[in-house]
Amino acid sequence: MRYSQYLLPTLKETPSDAEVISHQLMMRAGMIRKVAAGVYNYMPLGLRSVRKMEQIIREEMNKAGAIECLMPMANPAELWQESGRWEKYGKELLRFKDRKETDFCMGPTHEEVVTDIVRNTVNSYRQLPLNLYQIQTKFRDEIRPRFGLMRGREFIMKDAYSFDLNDEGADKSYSKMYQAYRNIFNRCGLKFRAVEADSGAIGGSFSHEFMVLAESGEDGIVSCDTCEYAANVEKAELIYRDLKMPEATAELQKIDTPDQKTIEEVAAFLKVPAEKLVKTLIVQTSDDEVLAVLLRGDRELNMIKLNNLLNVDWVLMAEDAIVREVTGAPAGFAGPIGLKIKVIADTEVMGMADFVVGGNAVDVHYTGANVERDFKVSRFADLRQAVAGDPCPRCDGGKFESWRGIEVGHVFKLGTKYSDAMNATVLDAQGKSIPLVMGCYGIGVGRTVAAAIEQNHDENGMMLPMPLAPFQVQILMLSAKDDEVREAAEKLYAELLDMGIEVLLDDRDERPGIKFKDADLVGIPLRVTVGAKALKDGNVELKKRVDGEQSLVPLAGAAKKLQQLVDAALA
RNA sequence: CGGAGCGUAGCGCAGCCUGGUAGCGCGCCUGGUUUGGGACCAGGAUGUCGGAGGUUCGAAUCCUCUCGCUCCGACCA
Repeated sequence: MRYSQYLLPTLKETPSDAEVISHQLMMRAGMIRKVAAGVYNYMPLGLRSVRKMEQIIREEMNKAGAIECLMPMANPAELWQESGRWEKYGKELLRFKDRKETDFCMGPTHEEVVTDIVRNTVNSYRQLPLNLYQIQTKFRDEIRPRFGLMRGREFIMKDAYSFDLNDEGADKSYSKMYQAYRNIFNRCGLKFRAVEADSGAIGGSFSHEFMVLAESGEDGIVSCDTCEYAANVEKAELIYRDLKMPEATAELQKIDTPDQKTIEEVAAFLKVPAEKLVKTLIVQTSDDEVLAVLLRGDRELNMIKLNNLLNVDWVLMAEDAIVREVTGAPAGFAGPIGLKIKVIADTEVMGMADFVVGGNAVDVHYTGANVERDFKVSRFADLRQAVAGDPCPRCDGGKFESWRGIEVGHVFKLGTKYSDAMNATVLDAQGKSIPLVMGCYGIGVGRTVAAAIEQNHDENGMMLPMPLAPFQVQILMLSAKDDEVREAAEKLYAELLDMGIEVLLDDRDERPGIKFKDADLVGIPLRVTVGAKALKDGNVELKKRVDGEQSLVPLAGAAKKLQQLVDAALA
């Protein structure tokens, strides 16, 4: 492709509404342009990367035995009413009517449609297993779209749905997809973790999220440094091997702690580490219950774990008025001793003795507090947020490392939720009608490209890995007016095209500085500079975008050398 | 939906408080000089000041309504 004839509108300045790097760079490199909130044009350059991502997905899905199809964006309400989601999905489902006033929605996901296909076409267990996938534009009317392609309302997604006769089959389908996903993200050259996820409202027995590691990730995750275990911090299990309740050795003592409210203040005031404190959080639930939660002073409460434990819709920190009512003191002095409400504690607290707690009165704390002797705990449970260094629950000796991650894929075992609701059954070998066991598997295509940029960039621009890069090689024709330079660049360009290499020739009549800056911004992995200097000796300059490694190569052998480098980067 | 903020040239912004000729930088066009990391000189084009209504002799500026967008909270590929 010739730059002079291409549409590659780069921006010198960062658009003011782009918050994250990938969004900024995709805008600046002319990959995307916004049309409406959370709705983007894929510009020629951006589309090239998106298509590459899709192709990798397609190849790996096909290899795993999935079959591509394409379902409509416009879904009739009828199917959604059948599954019950027309009512349940809420405002995120973009609804509209056709000219006959029939209700439709833009598909945010396609369980209903695919289930409808299968129930109409699959009747026998002999036709199983079946895995149908598509790469489609989805629409979810998110309340707050942001971060460019990272969280758009309209976005391209690969979604796959597996159908099996029974659980064992479904598990097999699931693990095939799990492996296919690993292959996909590996091929993209991304650092990622497959984490155990909360299967949430959709239910089902297990679920993994595929997270690309990046500083700017929205999710906190932990992974074991020795085994395969990885999980969202919200879900990461904690384990206490050989936990015993130690003997109390200290007397319970009431002490004055004037104006010392936070854990840091109290710890500093008493000259003890925060680990020797136990904090008491007063929470209220959707069932109108108020209870106290105990955690070691330096730990964070994991609301999701608490939520699941209590089995309620939501849990919140109690309002000030409630705190005063149950503890008799303003926030900052709550403690378990003498509380009338139910007290639950993080398991870790069980292993603590002689600790500091709030005194339920202004400017008062207790030291030397102990469970059982001084107060009762109705229940111990894993309630705290996992952090780096925590021991792995699945292996011996492994420790957690912590990361930020961007969720780019999700695999779910669905069970029979949709097949039951929509009556998708087959006859088994005994002629009995049984509901299909389903799984669903999504990958955010644009999001993965954005995540790849988050993970691969520097201050000058993008550094997309070869498999996702819009072009493989860029030639900078440094002076379009110099005949020798032009001819040499043209020759190399033609050779590379012949070899089937994806090459962008910057033949614009621009100053070198502009070409260099744009090249860095777009970040095509291999850059060849054809300039008068090196050409005098018959050479061109080769520079790798990732590490900045430069070398002079003879013009004559440049094409071959480039081909080797491209091949190596794709292997 | 709750809270905060912004809509002025393609992009980034000033002007608004205190009403009176719409401005700056970048980009764009023309000519010239330049040509290895976002050049310089000279000339030029570009705006329903988001929209509607109101106040006023006069509104980008004040008032009301409206639409769009961005940011902070609960959802998610």
